[in-house]
Amino acid sequence: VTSDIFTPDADLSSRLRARGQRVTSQRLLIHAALGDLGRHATADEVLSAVSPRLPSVSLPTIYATLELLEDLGLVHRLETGEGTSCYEPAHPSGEHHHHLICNRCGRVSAFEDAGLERSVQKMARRLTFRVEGHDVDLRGTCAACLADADAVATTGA
Amino acid sequence: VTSDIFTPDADLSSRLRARGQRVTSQRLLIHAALGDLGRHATADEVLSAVSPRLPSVSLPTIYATLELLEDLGLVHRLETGEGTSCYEPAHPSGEHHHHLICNRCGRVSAFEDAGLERSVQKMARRLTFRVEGHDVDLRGTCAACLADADAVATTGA
DNA sequence: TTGTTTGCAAACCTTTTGCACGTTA
DNA sequence: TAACGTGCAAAAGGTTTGCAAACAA
Repeated sequence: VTSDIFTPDADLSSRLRARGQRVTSQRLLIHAALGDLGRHATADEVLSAVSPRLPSVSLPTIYATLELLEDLGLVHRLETGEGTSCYEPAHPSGEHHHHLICNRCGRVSAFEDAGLERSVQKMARRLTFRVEGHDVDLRGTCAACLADADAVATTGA
Repeated sequence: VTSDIFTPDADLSSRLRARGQRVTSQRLLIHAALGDLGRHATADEVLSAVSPRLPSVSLPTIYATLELLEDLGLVHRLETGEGTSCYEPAHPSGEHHHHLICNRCGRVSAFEDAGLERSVQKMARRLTFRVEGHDVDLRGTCAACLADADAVATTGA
């Protein structure tokens, strides 16, 4: 092992070169922007984040680049259920988390659970299907929306 | 308990009447078609299944009815990840299964696992989030596509 | 230089909406 | 009959494609 420090841009550049693909400012900026945003950004939000530094960047480039980054394993794509996709940085180690999706406000938050991971892996071994990834999405009502609902119920609105 | 036999159409009619909504041939046929299809049909596939019996039925009606059936708890909607939704009959008891989604051919199959259910429920209790449902989707390569890949590798194509 | 990548505009495709007609109760 | 549901056509929204200009190697 040469290094165990995670250096995203160096990683992206070298992965691109390894595949004979070009290192462009769009690709570097989009990758960096997704890291800065933290989590769960739509293509349009990524565009807004990149635009200040590179005003000419276009939505087709955002999509193409996010797809490329997904192929490279640097980005994970999540369907939120309203016809839109969200993207988030993926950890190269494969560690990951799952999602709480609020049915009312649509906001996505994350959780991790080792017990759940074990259950998934145990069950994957029994299938005639090569499991390459898994999503566990819990849908319901988030704390903020529960509070709103309580407030409405209390005031009788 | 008056009956523990599951009679889908009677159930649909009475649920509609209970909500003051009308019982139409479209609603009955769409509900029945989804049951006949078995599992995981797109709105367009439902249209094709219903058309022979009711040629004038339209896609907007399919969508409106599937949404209604989902509200009634008779249908479950699944995002397959390509911008399309699939619909399947839901069991009134709340029992359910999860999905194997093939990254190559896009086909969806189902599995159940009690251990996984227990892990999900155990973890849901620790969250400040009211969990109303959950999806567990395993993504990877199905047996048929694995066989294809092997064949290609063997013949060197 | 040469082939890849980008930006623009337009196309795509699933899903939703508006409105007049037909149907249910 | 009075309101609800349907069919049609068109719109909406996110995503993808075609192509000429710009760019990395």
